[in-house]
Amino acid sequence: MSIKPLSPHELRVWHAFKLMGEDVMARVGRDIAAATGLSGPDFGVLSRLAGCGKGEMRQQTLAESMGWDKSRLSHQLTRMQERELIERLEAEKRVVIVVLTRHGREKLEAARPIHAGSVRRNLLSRLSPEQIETIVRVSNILGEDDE
Amino acid sequence: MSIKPLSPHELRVWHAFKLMGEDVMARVGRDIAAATGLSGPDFGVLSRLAGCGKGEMRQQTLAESMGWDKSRLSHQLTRMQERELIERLEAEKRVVIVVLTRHGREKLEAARPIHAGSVRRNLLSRLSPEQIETIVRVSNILGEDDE
DNA sequence: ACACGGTGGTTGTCGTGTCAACCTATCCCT
DNA sequence: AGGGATAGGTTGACACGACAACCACCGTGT
Repeated sequence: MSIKPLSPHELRVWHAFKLMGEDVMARVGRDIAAATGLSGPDFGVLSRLAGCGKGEMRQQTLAESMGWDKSRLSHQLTRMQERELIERLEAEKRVVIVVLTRHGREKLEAARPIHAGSVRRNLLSRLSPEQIETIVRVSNILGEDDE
Repeated sequence: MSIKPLSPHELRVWHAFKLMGEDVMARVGRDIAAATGLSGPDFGVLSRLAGCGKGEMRQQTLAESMGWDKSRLSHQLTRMQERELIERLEAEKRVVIVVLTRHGREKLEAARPIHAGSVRRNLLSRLSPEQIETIVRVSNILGEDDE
């Protein structure tokens, strides 16, 4: 049962789709890194932590809320811990609480306006409201599990 | 001169945008890898090579045509060379020709239908023609250099 | 002749991500 | 009580990508 190869038009769509994500992400990431030394993932973790009241969260909850693999998060946290952006507290056995350090919070606050500016410049301000609307809808569709 | 933080709606758009690219790419990549052992980048390079008639191309041309950094391509080719997917021929001094090997071509042919199926399943068939149209247009807009 | 700049590639280093293996603790079943 | 299964985390190995340094070779200009 042979599958038809992608048509030229389908190929164009595929390449467009690939590019779209990649270079916007790269630009925003570079902006943040250049201004603060934080990487995209660093910023993501810090934001999520700060967004949750006291700036502390169970590691697993954190992983789920970012859609990350536990291993990925563990590696990332180890690196962030070395740079003193976060701390790990072992609450009970098998329960690790991730805590935003003072230094981490400062870095985050410094990065926030850069991030906001970059996202607007590289994404939001370039698109019409209808296009943005479509993006959100499409993202929801594509995020669903396999049918 | 303070910059306003991203509004909740802007944040939702940003997260949607981030997710969209990442997980479609991941799914297609996993499909190809599971079926053929090729990674996404591997497949990209092989396709590009095969798409150019005799399956050989100057390294620099290849880099440009994929929008890659020369260093990135060099690393990638070294890895692919070890797995005998491609060869490097030194034509003249300072000119390296990348050649698709027999084995590389076979792998590519095996991967093509998988790729086509996966792209359709994870992207094309889930969206309406208008949504696809918007994606392409948005990608062109976002791909432009800074204003 | 000689310095200089640009071009084409390679290399090393580091941060990142995925995958599989592993280690404990807990829960559940008989 | 014993024995899986499963949950929460860590670890190691490896692919990937960005960046900067480097090398070798060509031009040019003076």
